[in-house]
Amino acid sequence: MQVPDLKMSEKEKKILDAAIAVISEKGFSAASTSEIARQAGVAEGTIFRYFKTKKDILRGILIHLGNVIAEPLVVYGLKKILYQDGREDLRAGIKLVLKDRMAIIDAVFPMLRIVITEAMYHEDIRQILYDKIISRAVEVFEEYHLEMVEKGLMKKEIDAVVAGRSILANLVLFFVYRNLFGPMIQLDDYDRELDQVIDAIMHGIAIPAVGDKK
Amino acid sequence: MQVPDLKMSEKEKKILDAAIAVISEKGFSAASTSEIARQAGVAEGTIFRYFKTKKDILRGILIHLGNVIAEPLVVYGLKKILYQDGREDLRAGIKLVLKDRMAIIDAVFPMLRIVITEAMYHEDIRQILYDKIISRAVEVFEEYHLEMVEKGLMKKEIDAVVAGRSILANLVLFFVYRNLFGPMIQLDDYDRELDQVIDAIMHGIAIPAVGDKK
Amino acid sequence: MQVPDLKMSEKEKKILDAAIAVISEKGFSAASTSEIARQAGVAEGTIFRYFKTKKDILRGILIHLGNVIAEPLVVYGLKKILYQDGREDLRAGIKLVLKDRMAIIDAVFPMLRIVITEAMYHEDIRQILYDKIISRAVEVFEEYHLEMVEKGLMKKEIDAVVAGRSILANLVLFFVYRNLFGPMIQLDDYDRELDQVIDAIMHGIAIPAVGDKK
Amino acid sequence: MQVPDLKMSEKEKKILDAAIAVISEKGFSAASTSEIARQAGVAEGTIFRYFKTKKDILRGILIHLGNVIAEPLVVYGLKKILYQDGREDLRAGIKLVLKDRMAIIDAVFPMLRIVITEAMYHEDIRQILYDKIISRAVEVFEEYHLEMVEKGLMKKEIDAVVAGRSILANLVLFFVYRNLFGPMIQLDDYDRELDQVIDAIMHGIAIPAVGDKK
DNA sequence: TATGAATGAGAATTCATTCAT
DNA sequence: GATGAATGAATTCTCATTCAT
Repeated sequence: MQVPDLKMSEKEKKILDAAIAVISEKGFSAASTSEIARQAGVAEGTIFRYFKTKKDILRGILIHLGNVIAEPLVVYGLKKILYQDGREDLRAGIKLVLKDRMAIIDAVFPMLRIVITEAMYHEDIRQILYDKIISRAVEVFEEYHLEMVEKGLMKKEIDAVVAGRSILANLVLFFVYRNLFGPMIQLDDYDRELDQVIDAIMHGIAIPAVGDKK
Repeated sequence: MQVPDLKMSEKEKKILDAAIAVISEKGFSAASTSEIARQAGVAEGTIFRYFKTKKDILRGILIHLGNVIAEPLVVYGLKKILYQDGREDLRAGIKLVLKDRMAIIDAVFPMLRIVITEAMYHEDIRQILYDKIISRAVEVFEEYHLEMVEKGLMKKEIDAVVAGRSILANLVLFFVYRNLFGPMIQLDDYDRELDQVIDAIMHGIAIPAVGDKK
Repeated sequence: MQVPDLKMSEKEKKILDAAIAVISEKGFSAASTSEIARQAGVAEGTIFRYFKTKKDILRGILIHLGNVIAEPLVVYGLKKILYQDGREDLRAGIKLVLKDRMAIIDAVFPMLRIVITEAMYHEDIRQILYDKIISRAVEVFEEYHLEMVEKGLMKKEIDAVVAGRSILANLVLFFVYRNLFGPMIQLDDYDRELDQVIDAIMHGIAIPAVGDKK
Repeated sequence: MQVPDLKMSEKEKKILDAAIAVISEKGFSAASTSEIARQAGVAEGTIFRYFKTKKDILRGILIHLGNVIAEPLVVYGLKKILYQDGREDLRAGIKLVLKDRMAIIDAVFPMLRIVITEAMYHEDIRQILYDKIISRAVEVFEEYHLEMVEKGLMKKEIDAVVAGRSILANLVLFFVYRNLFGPMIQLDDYDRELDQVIDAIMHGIAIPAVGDKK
């Protein structure tokens, strides 16, 4: 996926695309500006017209992820479940979003890989990640959670953050496991496994004791 | 936690410990052999007596994690829930392990951070990670899952891998969220939140429709 | 002080002024054409319409100093002491010139700093400096010296060059010391110190032995 | 002249010598570490084992000038006039020191050129220059001046700083003029000119009015 | 004529690795 | 075995200069 943007020049887009590809491939420190330049088809010096330092490229990716990707993906995606489709069924909502957004998720995966890795090491990256993406997503999900609770579809005993994290956690590990360890394991049928994952999210893995409504 | 070992010289241990500390702090590429040497209190050249290249240090950490750490932590730890403590209560089991192993988890966290990061980028690291740790853990959990299913405590409709991943995913994100984004958020009470997380794992976040026993 | 000129376009003047400011601040090598352009309020490319290379800017400054500044400052300034004011008193002459020309000296100081610095390293700059300024000043001072000697006010045993250099040397170090090391030292009263400097120039620092009229 | 030193390795000396040569030739900014390395016969990386940054090379030169050169040259040289030789004759003292130290002065000239140039642009260099050299020289000269005044050989009306500066200024310009502009001018006989310079320093360039003892 | 994006050569600096001691 | 000085390739970044618009 190329990076779409509004106020971004052709060159800047090419550089950002190349940077995402190379950094996602090798990690930030191991990626060299010379390789990014080569991949982008520009001179190395050109990179530094658009990004003052190498670290600014990383920030650029983050900002981009936040502005251009996260907004439609997270906010609009979640809102779609909530308002537009008027669904009351979480399962259908998740599947709908996943199907709908699969291409985007695949495209975003390299960016996410970069951001997650670097967030582990740098407080400032974490801050941007939080401000631009996490806090926004939490916000949207809290609203969603509230409505679902009101409709009697989600447990009010579990906070929105915990609930949202459970969805995210299960889906992320589902994808990571399949994408990174796919070659090593015998993969189950995609839809069948996804159904199980959603089951786990919605109803848990334990069999409730009789009379145990929690 | 220091690295204990059998067939490892005093020097090699010191180097490995230092490497774990430094690489966990900065990431593999950004960590320099000179800093590892300084931290280990040996000469830079000495490192290359024990590890032919810098990458071999990484392999050393992995091997070490696999051989020395993973076995007691994963296998023995999981088995402890399963057999030794003879628990039938997943909630109690999880809490027990978390309490019991907290110190170990803290100690292992730097290593895990390294391995997880590098596994994202290198197939070979992933392979080692899978062979040494994941496949072993899956194995043990499958056995556990089977018993739990037989005892009517876990759903047989959800595969062991999916169930185990759900536990892992929720707990990992719980810790990551608190540890990495702690400064940015208003943290809930630890025990209260953990209880919610376990609830989510065990019984899901959705309210089952009437008559919906899934 | 702005650079006045005849056959110089508005733009060229602005560039030259900016170049003098920037180069005087950082030195020639450390000054970048981009900063000069920014300071001049023109595009970087524009500079190279007026000056083929960066070094040509330096030459431009020199030429300018020679043509436009040196003539009125040096020649006219010195002649003023000599002929116009008709002074026979060196002390009064020096003080008069200093007072009179202080603003000009301040304005010229940046240019001088550039030229002096570069003259230390480049023979060709030195040649221009000599041809345009030094030789002219020596010429004028020789004439002055001759008159003073004839009037019995200056020693004929000391050549004009040595005498002129003594004036220049003492005054330059007086200014340099105060301007560059001012913050580090406890400065004497300006006028009192200047009087001492002129005393030193005129009558030396030693007490003449009895009967020693030299 | 090679840089002599006590606690300096062979390599460090070679690098410092090369740095002095190259920087004195081209100026600090225009001198590249690669050329210094080539001239020193070491790898470029080696330079940075001894000097953390390029600027530290400059500081190294300064420190060196201060410790190794200035001490014997300035302090010991001045003291020689003062105490050892027991001279009461400033002229003889100056000539003695100049003769004696000529080789050193020639050797020190490149270093001085560097230091003077950079001191014009950098406050921190100025500070080191002041602390290490100027303040020491002023100190020694003040003592000398005091004794000369007591002996009736120097004027008490002219402060030590002004007097010292006059000596320095005249001698420096004498050397600079000859060394830098030598090719362009018809040089006077060295000894004859030096005598005139000393005359100017000691007794000034003006003919004292009758009864004017100042 | 003026612009400023693009260039690429070259700058300072780092660092894994080697090797003589 | 252990050291750490030395290396030089590679890295990030700067900047004078060019050229299409």
